[in-house]
Amino acid sequence: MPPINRQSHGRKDKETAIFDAACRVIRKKGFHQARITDIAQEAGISYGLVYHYFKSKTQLFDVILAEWWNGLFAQMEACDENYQRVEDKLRALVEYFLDQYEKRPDLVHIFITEISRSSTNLTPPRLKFFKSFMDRVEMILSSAQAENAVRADVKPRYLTYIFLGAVETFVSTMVLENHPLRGKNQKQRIAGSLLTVFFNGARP
Amino acid sequence: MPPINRQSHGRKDKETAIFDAACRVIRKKGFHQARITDIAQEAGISYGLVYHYFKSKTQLFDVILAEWWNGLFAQMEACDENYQRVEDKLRALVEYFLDQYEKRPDLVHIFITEISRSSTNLTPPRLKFFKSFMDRVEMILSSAQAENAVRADVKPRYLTYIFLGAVETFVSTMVLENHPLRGKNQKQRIAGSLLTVFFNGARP
Amino acid sequence: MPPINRQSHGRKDKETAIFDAACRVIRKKGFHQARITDIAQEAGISYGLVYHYFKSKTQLFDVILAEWWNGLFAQMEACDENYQRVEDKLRALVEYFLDQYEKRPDLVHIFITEISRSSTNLTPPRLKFFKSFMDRVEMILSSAQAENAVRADVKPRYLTYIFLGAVETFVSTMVLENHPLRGKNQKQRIAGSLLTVFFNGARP
Amino acid sequence: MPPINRQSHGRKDKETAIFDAACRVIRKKGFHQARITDIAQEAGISYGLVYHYFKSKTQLFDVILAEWWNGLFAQMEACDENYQRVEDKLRALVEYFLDQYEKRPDLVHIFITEISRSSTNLTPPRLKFFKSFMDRVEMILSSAQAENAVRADVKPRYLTYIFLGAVETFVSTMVLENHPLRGKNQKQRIAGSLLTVFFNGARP
DNA sequence: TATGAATGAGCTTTCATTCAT
DNA sequence: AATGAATGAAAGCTCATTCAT
Repeated sequence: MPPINRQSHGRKDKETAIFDAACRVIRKKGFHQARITDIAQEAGISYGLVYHYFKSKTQLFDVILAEWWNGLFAQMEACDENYQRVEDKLRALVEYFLDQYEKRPDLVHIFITEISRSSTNLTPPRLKFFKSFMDRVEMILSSAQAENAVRADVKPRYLTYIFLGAVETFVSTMVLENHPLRGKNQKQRIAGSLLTVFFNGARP
Repeated sequence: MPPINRQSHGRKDKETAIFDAACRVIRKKGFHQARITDIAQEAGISYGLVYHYFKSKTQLFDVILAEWWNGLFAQMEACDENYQRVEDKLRALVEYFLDQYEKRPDLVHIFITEISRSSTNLTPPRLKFFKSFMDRVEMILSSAQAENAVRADVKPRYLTYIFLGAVETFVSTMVLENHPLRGKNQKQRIAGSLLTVFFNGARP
Repeated sequence: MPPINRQSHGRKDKETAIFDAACRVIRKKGFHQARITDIAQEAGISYGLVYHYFKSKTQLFDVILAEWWNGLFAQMEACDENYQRVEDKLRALVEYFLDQYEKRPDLVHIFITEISRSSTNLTPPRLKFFKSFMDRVEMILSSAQAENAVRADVKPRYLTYIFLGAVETFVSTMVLENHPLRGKNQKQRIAGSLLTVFFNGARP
Repeated sequence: MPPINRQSHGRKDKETAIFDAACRVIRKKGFHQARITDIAQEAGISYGLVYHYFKSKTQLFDVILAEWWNGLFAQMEACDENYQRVEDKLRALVEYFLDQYEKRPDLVHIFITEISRSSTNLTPPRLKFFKSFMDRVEMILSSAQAENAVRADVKPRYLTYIFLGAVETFVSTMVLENHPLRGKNQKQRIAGSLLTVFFNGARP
């Protein structure tokens, strides 16, 4: 049995270091302004090594995106299985965003700034992921309409926009202002406010 | 008396052509990826002429942003004067976004992608405009809370996020999907849906 | 009979204004760094007009140089006729440089920095003028050697270098330090020191 | 043990190649007219490599100047220590210039054309070096005046101008005419002539 | 004469990527 | 695995020169 805290210098270590460094740098500077040099420096390795683990800057970016989408879609699978009520499903989604923002703010930031709103980086394959995500949320809402759990006089697509827009703006504002999440309480308050307004409206 | 439909080749013509071309190109490629060559080609003029009218690429961008902010802040002034009820103020704001999207989709797109969500391009002076805009919306909502026109158990900042996030997502999705607005009806339906959900909630 | 102080806006006026402005600007920035725009601005005219009076930037420069060389060669003709003794001829030359520095410091500056030591600007035709000037000084000194007015154990070319080098450094240092000439006295003291050392040596 | 005549391709090789190439090109075209392309071509390397070793064109130029000033000031330190008599100090200085002209004509040329007489390139820090050099020569001459080794009826500043002017013109004329120095004899004859005239005068 | 809009070649600098070691 | 020297295609900006008015 290997020692638990051994220094492991296997392939994964460096690859992960580069991945994490890339997230930090791309978060800070944006994809196009992030230089391979910056990423290597942040990772504490030489820049030639980046090309040992990743084919190109673009591929490195795609790996980062895949990481995000995998997590998100996995979460959505879980939601569908674990929850019945639309409120719970959406609450789980909001909480996932807030959790991720707490644990991996760089990844969330990149999703928000480089994908969610950047037409620049949205190559068709990337756009596909994004639309697929929206479709899944729309499905939740249109099912909810069928069960009369959500008003039916507004297109489900519109409801999706409103809901995701609110989530995104919350997260992205925290991201842009470097607003830290202070513990579980604040997360619940934010999620609560958001869902309350979405379901019950801003009117008192 | 000069002929009515004469081709006027005054200074403004070319300057406007460059401005418009820049909007189109920046919309398509993003600010950093937009090359002066592209802009010149799009405007049908030579390379160097861009620098005859604009000091630098950055200044050209700032002029574009100023154009957007001037319009938006002017609109908000007008809102404050013309409308009393919070619903009307917010409806006017939504309609302004939709109107602008119809008339100058490039400008709206640039606002959404390069300002609203791009930390990369947000130099401090630019950030100031953005925060000032959010503050004004927050003011509307916090006044509404004081008059009991809007629920008081959610921070006005949060209400701002939810509202603007919904607006932005609507517009930006249209932008990303090149979704055309089909006439006044659709604009009203969208604005109506958005305000209904925001004020009354998604619940039936 | 035209009025004596009439405002004459003839060809010469503008041409001279451009010429003078060019001297000032080229003095300040050097030939290659001087822009046509700078010259036009300095002359108070539009830059297109420069091309009305001068074929190109290079030709304008050549006209300036011609002005200098014409004056200098005319002076040397006069020297040869008016003075017999080598001391007088050289004194006249030194005084001409100092006079010109007082009257047209820009022209002297340009001669020093752009011609006398700049291989960059020395196209073959320009170099010809410069060598011809050195040859004339050398002729003076070699004649003086023949008459035993100057030591013969040093090549006349070397004597030329020493003499002109001393003159140039005096003038160019004044030029570089913007050292003003204060009246006739100082000119005579400088000329005196220079000729004393040249003829009698630095030894007491 | 490595082979004695192996091709060493260490960092210094290319850096030196670029340095030398830059000297040649700047000598030929002047600093402002020297293009990075020229330098790279002359050095037989690619374009971008210049920027691998030097931060910018300006810094490359500054490194070249530093090389010159370091050598010159070191030589002047040595002079002060090794020689007492003013003749010997100045002779050593002249010989240093001639030596350098033989060994590194480009460097001497650059000093003469880009520094000694070019107000264009003289940024304040560069000017400081130049003035400091003149001050040191002036110090030598004013000490000599105190010891009655040099005439006191001429300002030491003027003596400095005359001496350095003569040296410069000698060197720069050789430089401008691509005059080669033919061995030790010629150097001594030149130095001898120069010092003889400077100390004893041109009169027989 | 006089203006300044218009052109485009040319320059410095950056940086993703390759490759010898 | 690891390094960083080497490459060269872009990109932003400048400016001499031309030309329509």
